[in-house]
Amino acid sequence: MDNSVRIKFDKIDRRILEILQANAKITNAQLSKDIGLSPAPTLERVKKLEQSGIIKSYHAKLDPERIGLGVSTFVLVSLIGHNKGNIDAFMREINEIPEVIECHHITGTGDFILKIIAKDITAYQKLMLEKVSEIKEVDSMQSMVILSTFKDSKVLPIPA
Amino acid sequence: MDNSVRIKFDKIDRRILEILQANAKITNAQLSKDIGLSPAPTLERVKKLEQSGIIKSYHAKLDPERIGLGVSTFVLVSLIGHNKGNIDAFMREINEIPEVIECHHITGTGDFILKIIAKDITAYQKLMLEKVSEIKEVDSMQSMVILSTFKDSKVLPIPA
DNA sequence: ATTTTGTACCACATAAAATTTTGTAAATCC
DNA sequence: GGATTTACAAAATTTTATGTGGTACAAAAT
Repeated sequence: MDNSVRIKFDKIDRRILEILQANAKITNAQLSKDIGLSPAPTLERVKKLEQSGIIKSYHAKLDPERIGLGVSTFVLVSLIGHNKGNIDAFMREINEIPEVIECHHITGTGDFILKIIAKDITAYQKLMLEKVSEIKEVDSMQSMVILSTFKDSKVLPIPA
Repeated sequence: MDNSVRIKFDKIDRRILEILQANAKITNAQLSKDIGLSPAPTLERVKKLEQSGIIKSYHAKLDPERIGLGVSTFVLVSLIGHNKGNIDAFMREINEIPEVIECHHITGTGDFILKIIAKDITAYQKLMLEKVSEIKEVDSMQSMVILSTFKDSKVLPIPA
């Protein structure tokens, strides 16, 4: 059974979503041309997609290097216990650390995978020692430093 | 020595970057109020940040579930060879697969880590069997399925 | 010390864009 | 088949972005 809120969207909506994922700053006039509608109904569709929660938010993508963020990593984290209380406590702590930009609960090797970004290796080490590994629910950690990023697409493939 | 293009940005620019990362759709009028300048110089600063490449692009963030993408994974990939030719070939193949939304070259366990998104487990399996593992440079793969995502911040912490 | 130059800003004017309104045709539902 | 809803276009209105002077200030040059 499908319990989620299903909002129907047609081919035109799919086009809109593809375009806005790739370029959120397109004007409504240009968007309407691209999808072959007039501005008013185009805007209506966009608003509907926003209100329904299909479009969650809009973000500027920065160049990490240019703002002085030279080190990005993935970290596999195992927790000591796997009960809800522990996991919740861990999440609360993680939420307080702005350098941790992603946190996912996963199957497989570890319990969680984090994406962390820092100024340099020194700052990264300091962050890990003083913040992340200080979280008492954390058992072990394994860092994977990103040497280079080949693909970082902000466009999700929308199933037909 | 620091070879990268350093564009200096002050406290106000940092504020702008923080705000635009969190909410790209803010009007210039509101942004100017938030940072305490008039609209004209605010817009100038934003344009400068865009032209300098600090701001790379703007994207709509969608709700994966709502567009029918129920399965997200991280995949550790080891390549057969580690020479440049092999890596380039791998990259080219990866770029052709829209479901692979991230690809990073990493130290540690594997050679690469991918972030993949698919409709469901069936579609994911099909994708892995028919596309990813068909890439001849791929040796081994290890999938980590995301059970839930606790944090997915689009706001990078800008060092002082 | 004084000029010059450049930068950062504000206030206002104009252009462009978003948004609302109104009316109409097509699709959907009793 | 008639009523209701939905999707759309066209035009009017409001909001926003952008361009233009002009001023103050700081740094560099004379």
